[in-house]
Amino acid sequence: MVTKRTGLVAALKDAGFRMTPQRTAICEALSTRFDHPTAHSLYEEVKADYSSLSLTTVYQTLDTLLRIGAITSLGSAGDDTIHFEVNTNPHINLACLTCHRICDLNSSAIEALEAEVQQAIGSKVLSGRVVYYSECLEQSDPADCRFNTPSSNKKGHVHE
Amino acid sequence: MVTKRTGLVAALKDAGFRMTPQRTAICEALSTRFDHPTAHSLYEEVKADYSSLSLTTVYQTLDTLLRIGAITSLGSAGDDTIHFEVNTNPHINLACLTCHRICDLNSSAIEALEAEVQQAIGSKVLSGRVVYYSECLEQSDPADCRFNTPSSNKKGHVHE
DNA sequence: AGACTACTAAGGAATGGTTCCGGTTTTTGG
DNA sequence: CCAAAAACCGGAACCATTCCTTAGTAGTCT
Repeated sequence: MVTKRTGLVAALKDAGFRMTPQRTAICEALSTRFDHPTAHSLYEEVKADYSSLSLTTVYQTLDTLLRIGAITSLGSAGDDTIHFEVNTNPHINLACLTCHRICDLNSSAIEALEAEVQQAIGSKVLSGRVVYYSECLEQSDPADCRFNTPSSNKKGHVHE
Repeated sequence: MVTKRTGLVAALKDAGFRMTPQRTAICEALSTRFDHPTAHSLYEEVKADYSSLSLTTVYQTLDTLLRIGAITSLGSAGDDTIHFEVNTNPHINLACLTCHRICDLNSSAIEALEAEVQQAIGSKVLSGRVVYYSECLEQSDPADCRFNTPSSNKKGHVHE
């Protein structure tokens, strides 16, 4: 379902960036996760093995990866924090506004959509974001997130 | 090109919310703008005619409109502020990461895309966000924003 | 291998969009 | 017109993200 991932480390190297243990660890954490992590969740994960890690370093590495197009940003899932996408194959994202998780959804229409964008603006699309918001089952296991049973709204947030 | 807009004021009333001069003014500002305004830009615009207006009221009104589905949120356009969408007809948004403007793009593929989402999660899609990022001409008039001439990257921001 | 240089990490402070709080005013239904 | 509920307002608070400065390190060239 989810397509294979070419190495983020290799992408950084190819783009001429230096490799550091921190970057390597962040890239590896990214490439082994399929839950659209936030900067903070990556920080927590990598910090476990690399206690001196700075949150700033995580942000800076994510920024670098964004700029070379190795990852994309999905924005928030109702939690006002940025979720990142490592799967750069065109697909739809489904975000739950209650549990703040994001699932990938394969799409056959998305290719046509991107073709329209390419034609409209030329060949320089930097990144795209296709996210639909709903309410899922709020299962404890993200794998169970299937968006079948909506629940009621929480209190006021403009969200993002 | 851009489809007509049903009244936001009417939508609020129908949903059982009280009408105030502030809300009316904010709704009217929203419905006469096609540039995907931010909370702050709406605040500035409405404040001109309503000097006691509070930014909090703008946020609260936007939140209310979001919750009844009368508008949607597009997230940032590289400026770390939330842009709102008043055109609720399915379409693609093109955001320029340099000038931070967002243009609508009609799409024939988007219907199929939304159908896929509906089928995947049932009928309870709360909102969607289809945004592609690029660099436009940086024309002073938003109407000239046609995304034809990409320019080089600015310095580091993770953006949103 | 050694040294140089530009790039990178760290961490603490700053930023700024958005939200919260409480007190006051306004709208709406009866 | 009154009372209750809803909405407004200003300022303070929040917190994800960014900035700044110093120290450390990867890559390069000899």
